[in-house]
Order: sequence, then C-alpha cells, then structure tokens
Amino acid sequence: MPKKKVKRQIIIHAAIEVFSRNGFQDATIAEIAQKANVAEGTIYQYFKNKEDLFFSIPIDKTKEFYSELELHLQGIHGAENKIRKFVWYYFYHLQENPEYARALMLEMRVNRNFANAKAFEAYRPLTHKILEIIEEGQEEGFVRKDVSKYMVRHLILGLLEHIVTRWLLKGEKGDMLDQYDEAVDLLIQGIRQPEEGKHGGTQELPD
Amino acid sequence: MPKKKVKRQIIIHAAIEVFSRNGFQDATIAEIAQKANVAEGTIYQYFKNKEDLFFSIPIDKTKEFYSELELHLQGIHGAENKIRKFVWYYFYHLQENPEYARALMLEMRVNRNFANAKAFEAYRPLTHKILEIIEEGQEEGFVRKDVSKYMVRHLILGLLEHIVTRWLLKGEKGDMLDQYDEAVDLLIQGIRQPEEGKHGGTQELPD
Amino acid sequence: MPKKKVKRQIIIHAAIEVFSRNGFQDATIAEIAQKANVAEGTIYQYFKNKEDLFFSIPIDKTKEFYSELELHLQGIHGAENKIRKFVWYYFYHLQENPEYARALMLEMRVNRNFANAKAFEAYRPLTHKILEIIEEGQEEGFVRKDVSKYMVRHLILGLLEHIVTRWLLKGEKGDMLDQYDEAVDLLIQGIRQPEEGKHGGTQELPD
Amino acid sequence: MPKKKVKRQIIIHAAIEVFSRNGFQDATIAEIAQKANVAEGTIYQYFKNKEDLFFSIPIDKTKEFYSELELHLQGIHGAENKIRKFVWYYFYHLQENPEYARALMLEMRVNRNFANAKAFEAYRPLTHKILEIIEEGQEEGFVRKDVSKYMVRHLILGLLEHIVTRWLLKGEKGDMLDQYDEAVDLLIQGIRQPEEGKHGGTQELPD
DNA sequence: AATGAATGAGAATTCATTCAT
DNA sequence: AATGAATGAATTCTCATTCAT
Repeated sequence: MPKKKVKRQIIIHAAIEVFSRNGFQDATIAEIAQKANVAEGTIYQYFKNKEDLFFSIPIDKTKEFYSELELHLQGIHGAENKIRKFVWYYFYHLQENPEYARALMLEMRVNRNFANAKAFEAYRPLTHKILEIIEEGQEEGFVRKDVSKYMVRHLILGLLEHIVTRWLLKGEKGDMLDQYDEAVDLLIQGIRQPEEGKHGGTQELPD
Repeated sequence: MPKKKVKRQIIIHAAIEVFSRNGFQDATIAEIAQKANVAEGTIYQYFKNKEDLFFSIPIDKTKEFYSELELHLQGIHGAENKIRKFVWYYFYHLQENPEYARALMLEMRVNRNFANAKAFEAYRPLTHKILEIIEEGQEEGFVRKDVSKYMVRHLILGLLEHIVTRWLLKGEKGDMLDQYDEAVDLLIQGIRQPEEGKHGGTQELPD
Repeated sequence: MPKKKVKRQIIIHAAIEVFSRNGFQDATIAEIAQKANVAEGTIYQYFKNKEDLFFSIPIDKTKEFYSELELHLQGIHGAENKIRKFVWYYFYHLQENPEYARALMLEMRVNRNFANAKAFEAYRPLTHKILEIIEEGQEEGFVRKDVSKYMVRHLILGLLEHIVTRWLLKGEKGDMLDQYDEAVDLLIQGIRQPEEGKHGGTQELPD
Repeated sequence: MPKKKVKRQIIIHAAIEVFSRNGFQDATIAEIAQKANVAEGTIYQYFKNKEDLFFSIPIDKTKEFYSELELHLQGIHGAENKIRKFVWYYFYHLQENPEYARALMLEMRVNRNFANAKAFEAYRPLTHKILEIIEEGQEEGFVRKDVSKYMVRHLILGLLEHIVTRWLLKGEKGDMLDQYDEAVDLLIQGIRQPEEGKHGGTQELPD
C-alpha cells in the first residue's frame, strides 16, 4: 500500500475511535491527531475539514462491510437464505466493529448532511444489495408481492437498526447474535408470501 | 394555567422549533430566548441548562402524545386493531408535529444521555403501552408466542422509526399515511400467530 | 455618557493603539481586549468582528476630526485662508493623534474594503469640506477654474497624505508643522488663478 | 539569461500577480508556487522567506521602470519638459502594470519594513531622478528656489500617488492618462518660479 | 536543485452560563 | 422574577517554513 494511503488509513482509524466515543461535535481534531500520531495540520492535508473526515469513515468502512458481505453471500441459494445471511452478517459485523457501528447508527444515520454527502453514495451498494435480494425473493414467489419491495426493506433495516441502536445505547452489553434467531424468524414470517388459503386476510381498521 | 407554567410552555415551544431546525449542538440559547421573547437569563430560571431544556421537550410532548393515543385507543377491542391504531396514530401524530418528530428521531433517540435522563422516563409509558398490547395479543392467541414480546416490539418500533426517520431526512415530503396500509400489513403478518398446519417452518441457515 | 457608550469608547481607544502599532493583520483581539480591560468575548458584543472594530475607528475619530475642523474654520473668510487653515489643521491634528494617523494612512487608506465600508461614509464630510472650499475659491476667482475641482483636491490631499505618510514611516520624528509654510505656499501657488498676462502658458509635451 | 535567473523571474512574476490580488497577508506561498509551476519548497531556494520575496518585486520591477524612464527622458531638454515626461511616464507605466502598481501603492508604500528593506534601495534611483530634475529646474530658474526641492518632490509624488491609488481602489476604471493634462498643469504652475512682479505674495494666516 | 509532506504555532470567534442590577 | 452584559474556555483551521528524499 502506498505510504500516502497508509497514513490516511491511520487517521481514519483514529477518527473512528474518537468520533465513536464522543460523537461528531464533541470529538476534537486535536485528539484524533494525537491518536493518529500526526500533527493537527496533517489531517488537513488528507481531509478538507472535520466533516469531510467524518464522512470519509463510512466510505472506507462500508466498502469493507460490503465486500465481506458479498463473500459471505457466495454460494448461497434462494432469497430466504440470503436474507438470513444478510441479517446474520449485519449483526455480526457491527458487533465486531462497535465503534464503526456507533458512528454509523448514532451519528451518520441522523446527520442532516449525510444524505447529501458523497459518503451516502458508498452506502448505496449495501442498501441496494438487500433490495436485489428482495426482488429475487419476489420473483421466486417467496417474498410477498403485494407489498412494495421498499417497504419490505424498511421492515428489515428498521428492525436491524433498532436492535443495533438499542444495543449501542445500552453499552454494547451481551451478544447481539443471541437475538438473531428470533429476529430473523419474525422477519421471514413478515415478508413471506403466504401459501394459498391461509388466514383470512387483514381486518379493516374500524375507526 | 399558572403564569409560571405558561412561560415554561412558551420556552419549550420555542426550543422545539430551534432544536428541531438546528439540532442540539447548533441550537443556541440566544435564539431560543429570542423566539420565546424572554431574556437569555430567564431560561435559566426555568431550566438547569441547555441539556435540561432539551430533555424537557419529550417530557411534555410525550405526555401529550401518550394521552391522545390513549384516547384514540378507547373502545377498540382486540390486539390487532389496537396495533393498527397505534401504528396509524404514530404516523399521524409525528406527521402533524414534524419539529417534535425531528427532535425525537434525530436528536433524542441517538443521544447518549437520553437513556439516563428523566426524559426517558416520560417515554416509558408509550413503549410500555405497545408492550401491553403485544401481551394482550399473545394471550388472545393473535400474536406469536414463540417470539419474545420485546422482539415483537423491536419489529414494530423499528419499522415505524425507520419510516419516520427517512421521511424527515428526505425533507418531510409526501404523506406518511400513504405508507400506513403496507406497513401495518407487513407488521401484522410478521407478528401474528400462524394458524395450524401452515408453512413448513423456517429453513436452517446452511453456512 | 451612557455606560454602554463608554465601554465602546474604551475598546475603540485600545483598538487604535494596537492596530496602529501592529497594523490590522498583526493586531490581535486578545491584546486589544487586554488593553481595554475586558474579556475577548466582550468585544464581540460591541463589534461584529475584527474588521468591524477596525472600521469603527475612523467613524468615531473622523467625526471628532471634522467637528474640530469646523470649529477652526469658524470666522475665517476667503478660500485662501480656509485652505491654509485646513492644511494647518490637517498636520496639527494628525501630529497630535499619531496612532489614529497611522491607522488612517497606513491601513485604512489602502484597504480594499474600506471604500465599501460604512467607515468610508464618515470620511465623506471631510473630503467634501475641502471640495466646498475649492468651489468657493473658484467662485471668488482665487482658484483656477480651468482645472477640475477634483484635481485641485487631489493636489492638496496628495501632498498632505504624502507628507504625513513619510513622517509616519520615518518614525514620527520632528514637527510636521515645520513643513507647513512651504507646503501651503506651493499649494496656493499651484491652485491659484494666475493674474492677467502672467506667464506664457504651458508648453506642449514634445514626444 | 541563465536558467537560475529565469526561474527566479517566473516566481517573481507569479508573486506580483498573487500579492497584488490578495495583498501581502492574504497571499499564500502555495498559490504563488502553483502559479509559478514550482513546488513550495523551491521558492525557499530563491528567497529567504515570504517577505523577502515580496520585497524582491520592486527591486526587479523598479529597475525596469527606471531604465525605461531613462530611455523616455533621452533627448529631452529643460526641466519642465522632463517633469512632464516623468509625470506622463509615471501614469503610463503604472497603468500598463496595474498589478505592480497595486503591490507598490497599496502594499509596499505603507509597509513598515519597506523603508528599511533593501527593496527601498532599488526605489532610490527613481526618487533621486525626480530630485535631480527639480535641481536642474531650480538652476535653470524654472523651478521655485524659495521652496525646498524635497517639498517640490512631495508635491509631485503626492499628486501622482494619490491619483494612482484612487484609480486602483476604484477598480482601475478609465484611462489615467486622461488626467495627465490637468495634473501636469497644476504641478507646473505650483512649482514654477513666478516671473517678476507677479502677485503680492502669500497672505498670512490670521488665527 | 527540486520536491511536497509534515509540522504546529497562532488567532478569531462562538456561546453556555453567571450575576449584578 | 427578569434581564442582558460580561465572561473566557474551547476549537477549528491556516499557512509559512523545514527537511528527508
């Protein structure tokens, strides 16, 4: 790896730690620089400003997340299994990278500028992947077709993000993977195409 | 209402607007004071500090949210209908109060201190309510019993929060209630107790 | 004088000293604050920023300059005498206020933003006054009419500014008023309407 | 020209542009380096520091100014004509080199260190030249002898600098040479030795 | 000679909070 | 109770200069 890239990585690594511990606003460039063993000014050689550094985190980390996810999905057939794997890997990866998880869930996800930033682009492939799997599932007949694939994705990501967020706010106690079975169970049942002649449809809301 | 209470309300109202527009860190006491037509010092007569003011928002607003929700749930029988109503009202109320929604979703929900704050207490009845309904559903036999009620709640709140958050970040465009039907449909299917002899259980994850 | 005004004056006073000693760029708010015996933040209660403070100097000081000049011109008749007085007072006042002189000549006068600033407006009456006197002189028949009054002003102000600037750069040594006689003599001869049948007009430039 | 000299020239050229556009303080070595197509470090091979580079501008440019002026003065007889030529060339040259003019008038001329710097030495021949012409004029009997030659120079340079400075601050609009006729007219009348029996001397200032 | 990455001192500005009136 | 002037700590970012390659 070229030297320039290496130092960039070192800074990003330090940034993840500091941002994740203190949040964007309370993190200081001084501390990041110290952690990265570079002068404060050096950071500005690599990143335009604090926000640029902040948004560079997901770019790098999400690429890593995504490419590893692809690996894990290799050789798996059927949307159901892919979704199970996706859910499992989601928990697994964020649990292994709690600082990245915190930065992502507690900072990026609710940042007003994130959606505009180039950082968001890096996030795209990931959200697109799950959509692809959902589409595949709908074609297979496994996933409900009467509900938009986007809503299906909302259900999946909503549950995952909710669990991860709570885990983070509670101090990362316990093993998130313990929740894997129930979570995936609920999701699969929620999104699957009911077999013929199942239950009698949904009731109308009276009010 | 006593005069003291009124001024407190005025300040909170101004705070919601300012916090919601700028986020916690970028909101200034000066602006809130101006909006509330009081001197900056006055705010410190009613609230210990900026964070205290911030966390006082959900206390008041959530009480309002909760008591109105109770009203809407009056006379509704059966967990399914109650859940439908809950979902509907959740969307409805946050859509009607976008500034509160923003403060709640983008600021409170991910704030490290929120969970500890007394503000969180105010939030309890609400999250407890949905849990109650889930329990009722499990007793009725409508909601799956093989999955923890907490996980069921994660599914419901996760989806709702996810949809609301996206709506906020996208600039509050469109009517969230348009998504109500699909959302509730997915949820209900996901959490309901399958009838006897339905599908063949969940597959095992191969890997 | 109201308290607020007083403190403003104190700050401006400190600012004149510091700006004049170090120039705009090398002057620091910290030093000005210290000299004024206020906290750094206090300065920002009275002035928008460093430049605003800087440009506030001439506003106040020039008003003072102008009103005293008016006093000195009281009771003087004839453009010639008024011009003599103007020149004399110009030297006198700047010599008595060398810090203001330095700020004005070495900083303001060449500042790209000065012309746009509101500070420039304060300067107007002064430059307008001399124009008025020139006009009066032209009506009297004392000042040449074949040359634009603006050019006449350029001649007068050019000489004065040049002398003051050199005096400042040389370390404010000596008494500028020693140069008064010669300076005013040259100026008067330069701008006066020649009597009939004087010299043979100007030669043409050969090249 | 040796290669070394060429690169020095390139850097100075870039420096003139950047200093003149931004002023000394706001000009950056980085930008100058970029404009000159050299690395930042390279500049320090040719100049001790930023100020040294800054003060090197007049050295080179003034030599150029001076040698061209000498050329223009060739073959001109009589102090009056020489002064006319000097004035004309002053306007002409600075108008043709507005960036140099800006650096000279708005930066050098008021710089506290300029007078001490070696740069000032380069300026000498120029100011000495005009003094020489004035002396010649006094010997000829064309220029007033009752006024110091230095004051005469103040008058001339004061007017020229004033006009050029205003032209620069107003955005270099219009042709300065349009002002040549009036300017030189005023100057010539101001400095010329009055013929016998002219006006009755200067009045005394009453106050 | 040329490079350009690294440095780190330095300064303006903001703003929550206090407290005398 | 209300005010709002005063505070000063705290932080980002810039940029001239150096020096190893």
